[in-house]
Amino acid sequence: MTLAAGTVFYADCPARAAIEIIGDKWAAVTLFALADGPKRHGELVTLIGGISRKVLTHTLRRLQENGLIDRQAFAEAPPRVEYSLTELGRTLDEPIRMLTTWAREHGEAILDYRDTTGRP
Amino acid sequence: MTLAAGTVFYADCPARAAIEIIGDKWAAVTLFALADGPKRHGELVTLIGGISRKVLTHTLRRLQENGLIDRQAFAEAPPRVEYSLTELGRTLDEPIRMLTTWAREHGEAILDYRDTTGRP
DNA sequence: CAGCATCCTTTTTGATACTG
DNA sequence: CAGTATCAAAAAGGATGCTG
Repeated sequence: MTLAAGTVFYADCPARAAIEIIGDKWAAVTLFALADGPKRHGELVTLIGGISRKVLTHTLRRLQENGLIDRQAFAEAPPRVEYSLTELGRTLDEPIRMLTTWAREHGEAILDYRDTTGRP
Repeated sequence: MTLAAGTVFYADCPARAAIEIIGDKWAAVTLFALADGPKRHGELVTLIGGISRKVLTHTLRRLQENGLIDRQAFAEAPPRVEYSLTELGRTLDEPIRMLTTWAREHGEAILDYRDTTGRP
């Protein structure tokens, strides 16, 4: 791809790379749920609420593929699988906390804005 | 929806609310492109790179509906439309910068991890 | 219990051509 | 130039039943 001189190419914006990782509907919530310690699969389904088992499995796998969480399966019957944050996954705590703070501080302003403009 | 006592319900995690706003494939990049001043539609297409006009229009509209950007159309021929961050939109600068920093610091570790595990 | 296989619906993204 | 309309493709989300 070629761009004229003086142009800037943002498509590889690092923020976007981050969002591709935590931008899944449930990725950030899952990381958040794991922040205070390892959890089992079914536990996460309950804690998170509203997520199907299949989608949780998919979300966990993507996080695992990116090295953000560990998966430990115990050879028991019935099966037991525990997920936990890796060191790398822990580095996302701060950015996610920042998003949380932002949403807490400005979420209402956005809802208000939608109200005044008649948005759903 | 009912949850047993002692359970936690994360589905309304604020971080997720934030991600629903900037989690579009192009939303963060667009905000980033507007951070240093108003831009025209075609300008954004060039600056961002890789986005189609239609998708940019859609992205801009969503940001506008949430009160994050302003749209100013000038009654000229040919048409001129300028987009700029609102005050509210500017409050996202910091969270987005944090994601950018995170990606710069840890993006490589993720790629390395994928390599060692044979992921694409 | 955890995961997979199916099947289905919705959402997103995109290419292209047309309009004021 | 900016935006819309249309069509198409892909990805994401989800419901359900089966299996070790």
